[in-house]
Amino acid sequence: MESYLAELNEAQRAPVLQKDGAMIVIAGAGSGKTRVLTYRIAYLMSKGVDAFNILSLTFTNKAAREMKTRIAKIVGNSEAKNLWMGTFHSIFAKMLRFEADKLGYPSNFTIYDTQDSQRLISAIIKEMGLDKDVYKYKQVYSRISSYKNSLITVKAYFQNPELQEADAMSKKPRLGEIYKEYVDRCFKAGAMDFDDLLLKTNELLNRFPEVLQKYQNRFRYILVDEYQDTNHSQYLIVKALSDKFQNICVVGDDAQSIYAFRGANINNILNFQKDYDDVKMYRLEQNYRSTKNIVEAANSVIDKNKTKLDKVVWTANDDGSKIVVNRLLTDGEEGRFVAGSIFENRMEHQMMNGDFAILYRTNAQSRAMEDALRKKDIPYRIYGGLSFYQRKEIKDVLSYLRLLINPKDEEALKRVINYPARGIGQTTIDKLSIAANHYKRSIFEIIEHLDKIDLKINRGTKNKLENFVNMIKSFQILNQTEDAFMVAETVAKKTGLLQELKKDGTPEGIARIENIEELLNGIRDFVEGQKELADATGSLSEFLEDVALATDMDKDTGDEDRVALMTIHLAKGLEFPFVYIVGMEEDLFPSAMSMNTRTELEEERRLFYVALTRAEKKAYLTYTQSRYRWGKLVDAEPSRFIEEIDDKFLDYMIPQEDYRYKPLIDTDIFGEVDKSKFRQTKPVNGTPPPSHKPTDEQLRKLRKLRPATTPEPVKDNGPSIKLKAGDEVEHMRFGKGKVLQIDGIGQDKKAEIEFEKGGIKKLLLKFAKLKVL
DNA sequence: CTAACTATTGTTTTT
DNA sequence: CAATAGTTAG
Repeated sequence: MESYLAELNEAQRAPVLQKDGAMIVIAGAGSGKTRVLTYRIAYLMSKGVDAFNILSLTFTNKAAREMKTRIAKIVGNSEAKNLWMGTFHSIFAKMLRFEADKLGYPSNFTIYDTQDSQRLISAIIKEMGLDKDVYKYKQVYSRISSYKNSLITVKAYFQNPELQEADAMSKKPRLGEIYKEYVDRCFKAGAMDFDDLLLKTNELLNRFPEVLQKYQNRFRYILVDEYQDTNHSQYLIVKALSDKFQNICVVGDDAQSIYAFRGANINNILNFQKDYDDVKMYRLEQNYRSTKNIVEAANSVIDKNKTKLDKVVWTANDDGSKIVVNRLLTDGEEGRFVAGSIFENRMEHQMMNGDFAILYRTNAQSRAMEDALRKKDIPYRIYGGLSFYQRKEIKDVLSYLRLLINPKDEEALKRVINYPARGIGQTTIDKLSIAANHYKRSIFEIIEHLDKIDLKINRGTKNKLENFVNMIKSFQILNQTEDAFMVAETVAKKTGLLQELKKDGTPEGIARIENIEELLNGIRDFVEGQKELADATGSLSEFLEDVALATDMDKDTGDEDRVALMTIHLAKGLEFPFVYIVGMEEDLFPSAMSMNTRTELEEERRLFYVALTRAEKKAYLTYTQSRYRWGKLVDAEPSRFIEEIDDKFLDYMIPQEDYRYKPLIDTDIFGEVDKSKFRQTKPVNGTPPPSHKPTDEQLRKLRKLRPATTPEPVKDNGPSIKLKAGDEVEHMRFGKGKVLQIDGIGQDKKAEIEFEKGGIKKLLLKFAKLKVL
């Protein structure tokens, strides 16, 4: 016991040793907060706290598993097994299953994923006869989601004229109706969406004092990781559960709050001290992860934010190398550079593939990276994006499984009732759907009792429907005696799913079959793994719950040595010796959608902070001059975030002649580039290049000068003038001349021109006012 | 009712 | 450019 305390520094030890009471740990990036949480739990247990009385909410299930393993090493496996540890969603899903009947839900309720929810909303919008261009299902979904996360129920919505007005103002006066219908339909289907898992937990704890008491007594000690990313709904759950004993420890870093878009409220962490009596505050400010260069560069970035807690992250580590900045022509080049650089670094420093991460703002950026890595035979793994369980063929199998567990699950039913095609078309489904709404029953029940209602469905179709229901029922019977693997395998075969793909024969079809096989293997592993656990049986419903709430981080592939590719969001909490942050461009990072308000921009900046602080040894920032976006080559300019890092931490790989603001500053009005002002390509023997960075004032002016969007939508390639070598041109000042050569593309397109009087000049076409003769 | 075709529309970020 | 929603012919 004492031995591990020695592994902590003083700042870390203090919160570990405070057994009772409310406390907040402000933990800077890389300051060892997981270690603190782990040891704190171990310490509590060593002081006689029963594992059953500890609730630990983590950001991913993987983090929970890892912590559990580490705790098990200290206190022993049998003890650690009883800890309640996991994400908000998975912990409270568990709780809700147990208490479901109180809320009128079946304990085998389905968890709708985003796609299920959005499809349902789509259907509702259509049924209500609303204009789908006004009521965009994604917008409606996110609106409903944010209501739920703020605990605004349908009832509360209709009692709040302001909200209704706000929706009416955005031309969606009937949003409330959609909300109501959506909630009703979910309830009818015995389904909860992601937000419901939190909302219904609140409802449960509010409406049933005895339930609240039970869990308050159970969870005497509560720990919350990544507290800065909790939303209001989560905040209230934590508050309610910890209210009795007030043994609450929250850990987080306001500088790493990056989930406002899904309702996270940074005020939860900023105001924590007001929520409990006698809150102790601890700060972990020493960074053990990164070099001085990285830590200080990151500090200089986050300094630009106004909203933040007072905290100075520092490190005793070496200076390390500077952050490399490189500009590439296109996203393809960017990929090639990154892949090449990884290759070189791996050789030079004897690193593993797994020591490298490529981080990007949007999932769409992964493709260019993948292509380049594949060409160089560098193994990689993409995290996030379309997860395995969201692939069509996988969702199809899962939908059958869901349906047999919960026949009321309408989204699952609609998905598979006619796939593989069995002659049940849209018209039939519509009829069934209308009947289901009318009789307030599920479609499945309607089909079961087809003969009792006259639905103008012909005999043949009726037969097909009955066959379908009977097939599902046979699966249900099978599920009573067999394990999840056996059931799933039967489903894949008997439904004709596999056959459908086999007859397709294309490479994609074969890949899909392999995916289904992988799913089945996964189920088998799950069954075997779960059988060893005390509170699990390896049932199909447990598997489905796991799948619904699994993040891409959670599944550990028998980890081969691979370069990691992921969004910055997904990278939170991780660390890598070498980190490449790609796509450092305006409108991409910061995202074009996030530049409207200061708050949004600050969140983007925190995101950049998170990205930078993932790096242990060396960070690379890359951006392109033009990049393919929805199939078109679009001009790009460097992200303002590069500018925000103090130059002394940066090492530009490219001459700065074309650096974004340079042409504006160093080019005279006639477009002549002044070469004397070029920045040095590389600092000589480590001396930082002289800073020619424009002042903030200059930048602001420049940004104003720069049109917000492409001025000429047709030609997005910069200069309107089309020139080729050999053209005769006339320049305002230099007179007549002949084009020798054209260089660069887009904004940076230059022409080398031999003037009759002025000799050879290189002009930026963007500025040079040339007339073709 | 199915399958093949055409049109549209979208890129933040995730449990 | 992709994926998917919607349309149309058989």
